[in-house]
Amino acid sequence: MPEILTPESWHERATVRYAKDLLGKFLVRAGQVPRMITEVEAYDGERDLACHARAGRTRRTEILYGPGGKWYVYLCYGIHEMLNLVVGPPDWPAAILIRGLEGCVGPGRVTKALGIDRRLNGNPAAPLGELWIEDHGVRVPRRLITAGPRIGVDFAGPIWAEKPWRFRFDPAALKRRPAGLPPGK
DNA sequence: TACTCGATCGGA
DNA sequence: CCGATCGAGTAA
Repeated sequence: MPEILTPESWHERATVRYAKDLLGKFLVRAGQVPRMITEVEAYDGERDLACHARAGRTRRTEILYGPGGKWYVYLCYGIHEMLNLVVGPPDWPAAILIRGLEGCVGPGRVTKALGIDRRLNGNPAAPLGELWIEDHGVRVPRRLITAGPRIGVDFAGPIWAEKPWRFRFDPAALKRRPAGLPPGK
């Protein structure tokens, strides 16, 4: 059976790639040390019932319909600030939730650790701003990346709740010598 | 305007 | 397992 490529599946591939590409990058809060991103989740399109864009364009989701490269920060459960990076082209709502940094796991903990709240919503992820992303040359081997269902989205129904769009890796594994390679001196 | 419920976390 | 805590989305 041939695989049918639709506009939706094309966007989906791009969004998933953006999510994986964030692993190993560094999140930099102005005035703080860079922190390596170790866990993310992808949210893609209005059809993704776990994505906030499931309700279409609203005041809150408008940012998701803009061009990628901006922060989407919202309050969850009335307590926790969630940090997302908007990705992709205009008019296709998609974002990557930053769920974990090296030594800091949990989306609510990430924002608390960096002192991030909704005041950053809509800001560009630009250097010398409040918050941006740096590539420090860390390469995360595909075999170290674990994919699994997203957390806390059972309300979206089985089709979308079971999508393996949560990606993470163990930063300690980067420092270990990959198995199968000859030992160094 | 009333009501429901969440992309979570820490404590019992 | 449960409560905290508040704003977005929906219905009225």
